[in-house]
Amino acid sequence: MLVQEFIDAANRIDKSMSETSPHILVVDDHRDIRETLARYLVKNGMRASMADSAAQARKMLNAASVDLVVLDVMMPGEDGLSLCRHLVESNGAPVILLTAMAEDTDRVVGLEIGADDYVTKPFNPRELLARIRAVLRRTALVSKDRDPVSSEKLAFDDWVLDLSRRHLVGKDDVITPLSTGEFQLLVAFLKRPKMVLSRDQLLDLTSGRSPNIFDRSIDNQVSRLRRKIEGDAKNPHLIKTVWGGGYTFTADVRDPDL
Amino acid sequence: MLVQEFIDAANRIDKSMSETSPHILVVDDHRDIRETLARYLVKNGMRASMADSAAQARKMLNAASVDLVVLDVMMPGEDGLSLCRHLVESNGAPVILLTAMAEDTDRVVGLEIGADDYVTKPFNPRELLARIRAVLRRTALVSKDRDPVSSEKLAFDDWVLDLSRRHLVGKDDVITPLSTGEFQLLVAFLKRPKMVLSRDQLLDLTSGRSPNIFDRSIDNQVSRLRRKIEGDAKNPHLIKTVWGGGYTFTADVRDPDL
DNA sequence: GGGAATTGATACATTTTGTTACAATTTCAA
DNA sequence: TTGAAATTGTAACAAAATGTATCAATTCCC
Repeated sequence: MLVQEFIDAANRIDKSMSETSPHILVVDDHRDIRETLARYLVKNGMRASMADSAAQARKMLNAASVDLVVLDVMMPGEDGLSLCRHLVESNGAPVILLTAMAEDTDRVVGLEIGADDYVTKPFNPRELLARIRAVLRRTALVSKDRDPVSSEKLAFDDWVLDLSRRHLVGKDDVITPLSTGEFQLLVAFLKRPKMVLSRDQLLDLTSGRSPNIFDRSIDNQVSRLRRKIEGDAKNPHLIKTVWGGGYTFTADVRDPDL
Repeated sequence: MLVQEFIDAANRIDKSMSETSPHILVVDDHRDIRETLARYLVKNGMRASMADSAAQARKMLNAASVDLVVLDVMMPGEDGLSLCRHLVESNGAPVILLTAMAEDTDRVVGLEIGADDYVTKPFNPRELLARIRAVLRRTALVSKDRDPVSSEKLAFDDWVLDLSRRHLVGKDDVITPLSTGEFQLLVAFLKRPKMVLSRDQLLDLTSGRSPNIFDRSIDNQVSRLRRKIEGDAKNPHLIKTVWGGGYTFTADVRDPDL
């Protein structure tokens, strides 16, 4: 099922990619999409596998290590969303969802709980490739199987978040402690920078509980987190509010060693 | 095969288009569609070439540089889809597909793999033109192979809109914050400059909600946005009102890095 | 268990957006 | 040209959503 094509190094666009090329699993019930996409990914320096159903995808995920899953949500049988959910909850591979075309992208994100990114159909493969690379880059920052000293930190703005010690290091190495909730919220943001995250999504990502009606706990946590990381909490520039939509983390997230 | 018509500059609607006008290849086996469309494109400031089959299209793509392909998927002989796939995979010109109407949507969506956009027949030439412009604009921005999420900025007049940080940067790097609604409205305009956008369209693009009768919310948002970006809000030169039609963003939208 | 820290709920201030009203502008028919 | 109808600009207000202080419940440490 693995696409049997290899390309010479000269074809590799992104040489910074990890030594062994990333392994992408494409899950879609349309053969056209599956195969074209897989070919395109291979041509651009990745390994690609395919599955035509969520069930088959599960088998393949158990059998081989997969770095990222591109998943069509609209599939017959087991819902793509439940597979996505499972992956997210089990800290499995990151997921990019393919969703049906919709006008207002901001709203769509709110529905797709937990996915790392999403692309609407019809999509431009170039754009999907760029997003795959972006997600791989981001998840590489937080994955554990790297140099343990450097890998457990994320940098943004003038801050470095120490993931193992669960605190922030500021400009002059001043340490700002974070509560559990603040830490989880910040991680949720740093893993999905520049995406609009709804309150429900954030609640799910931080505590996993389902929202009460008129649940304002996320607003409170955002307020508390802002007080710690924003220079001027009244005019936040890191965590921006999207009226009617949720919140967005606006800064670039980098590896502090680079 | 190049359409031998030239129109005087006064006819050119979009003078901001790149120095050399974009070269569109129309691929359709129906002569009337081909020629009508090509004429229409030329009349609107583009260069147009025609091909009546996928095979002929391939030849022309090799012979001349083509900026965008408008492709009928339903053609005898070599499938239009395989040509589309080839173009996409080889990082060739962007593609807009012409698809038959009443196809069941799943199939249609399935077919769209890789195309940058699609238009269903029978189509409105104006709409197709607008989509051509939109795709050209998008690919011009995306082609620089940067993280599409993090690097998106749009410049116009004396402003730079930072799409990820959701604010405006003015002349001396002064930051002007935007409310969510103002931001979404401005994005809607900047992605479709020099097009007349109706209030309904703008409402849909900004909030996705459907209009009430006598809905004036867009007028108000326009008024608020003008106050922030227009030097003299009484005599707007960026967002012009089209009486009975809606609004138009009149300035050139550029990539600030160029 | 006891004290401190954390967190969700609540209440109220503030901000943003939609609605309404009315003045100003544009169009069009006489 | 003129006046009425239609449309637009926007101030003023109302409604909805958000920010956050406060407090009680809960959790977390010893």
